[in-house]
Amino acid sequence: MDKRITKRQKDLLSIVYKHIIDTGYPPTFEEMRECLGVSSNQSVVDLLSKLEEKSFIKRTESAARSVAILPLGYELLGKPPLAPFLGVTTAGIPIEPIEISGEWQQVSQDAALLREEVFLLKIRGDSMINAGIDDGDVVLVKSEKEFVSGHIVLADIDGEKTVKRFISDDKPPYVYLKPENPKYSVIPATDKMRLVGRVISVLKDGYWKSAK
Amino acid sequence: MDKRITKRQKDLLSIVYKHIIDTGYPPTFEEMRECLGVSSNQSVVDLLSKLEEKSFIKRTESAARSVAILPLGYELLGKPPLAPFLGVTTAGIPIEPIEISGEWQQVSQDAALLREEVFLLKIRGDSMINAGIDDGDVVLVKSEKEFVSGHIVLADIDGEKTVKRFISDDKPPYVYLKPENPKYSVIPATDKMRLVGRVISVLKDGYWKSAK
DNA sequence: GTTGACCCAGAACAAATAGTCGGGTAGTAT
DNA sequence: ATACTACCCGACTATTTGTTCTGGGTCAAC
Repeated sequence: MDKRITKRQKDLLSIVYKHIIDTGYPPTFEEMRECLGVSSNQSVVDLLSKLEEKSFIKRTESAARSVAILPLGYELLGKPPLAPFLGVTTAGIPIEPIEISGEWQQVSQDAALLREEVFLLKIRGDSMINAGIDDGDVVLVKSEKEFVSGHIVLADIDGEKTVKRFISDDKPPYVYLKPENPKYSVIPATDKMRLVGRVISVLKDGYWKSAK
Repeated sequence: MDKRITKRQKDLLSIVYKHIIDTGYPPTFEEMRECLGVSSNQSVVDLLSKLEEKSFIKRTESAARSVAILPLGYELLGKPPLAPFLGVTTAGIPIEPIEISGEWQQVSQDAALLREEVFLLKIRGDSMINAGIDDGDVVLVKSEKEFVSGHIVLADIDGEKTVKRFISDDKPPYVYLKPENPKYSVIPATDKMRLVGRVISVLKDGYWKSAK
């Protein structure tokens, strides 16, 4: 199948993107027809079919305003993919911010959260201030299986959760967690230590007030 | 008006949120009715009215799938506000991630972007590694008028953009920008320096791959 | 008790919306 | 020439979807 896209198809994709940006939901056939400047919605049908065929968008048959832009579509537009922001989760389990101490203890939370692919944690304490994570910040954690030395991780030590920098090098203690604050000392790896995920985003205190 | 929300109302708000997460667009009345587990869509009408009345959501009359979650709604749910990322902010100008150097120079971008309330920047350089901002990370910047000493800010120095920590204290040079890397020295404030906004979120390299 | 807010049942209606049918034009490749 | 693709026109239909109506039940506040 020809994966190339024509100017008109790209026009429509931009129209859909802009509508989502402006209103928060996709346009109807009629709205797309209007923006395209044509008088028949057959054109819209044709163009949408092509776009879907080429995996730029995805639609649900007979459903109003059901066009969703796929990753390939964002790539084509050269825009930041909105979908990841909208859907960093996989399952439908709601993501709840939970409190976590900077001194690696006292998290009264069920483990269900930790099965999520991505979830939020509110940080308490000052053990990571030199890594730009301050008291009150919220971190977005992504579950991982493999870890790279130097990454900020969420660890579980005998049931207690903590956020630290993960280090693995050729000098003792070889594998350990490093608080980013000279006040605290490193935590060597033990058999009770388990790495849960990686911090992929730090939402500064004040983030939540940022919208309006 | 009573701003409190009932359990059922919050249920519905969660249902709407989840639907957007899963599909990319809001649910219909029928879908919401189904998820609520009731047999009449009058319930949906009632609950939506209350939610809109209290500014948790916004709808467009007679338009299918037109429920949009407002910032207050995200706050209630304890979820990251999708709105800023989507750009529902003010104008319809798309938010483009732009490259910005850590050595405060060379940004060929129009100033239009800087009028956005919230936008994304990709960081180049190592001048802020001690603040947890590494080469390749993307920061979310919110336009601000007032700045607090210690905040990470986006500054414009004679047309060149840079991200640094803003410091204002009682010792010379009193007001300056501080790179979070001992390799670099501070930048005293001049009349050519302008503070644009505050970094409210740091998306680590790898964030974009986190979804799917 | 009475009231009112909140929530639900069941049905009918009206508007919005997606999809269809039968064409037409222009360009391009075979 | 012929065939093919991309795009468009105009009118129509079928379905989805939002809205309205009448009524009932529960629970807490007054």
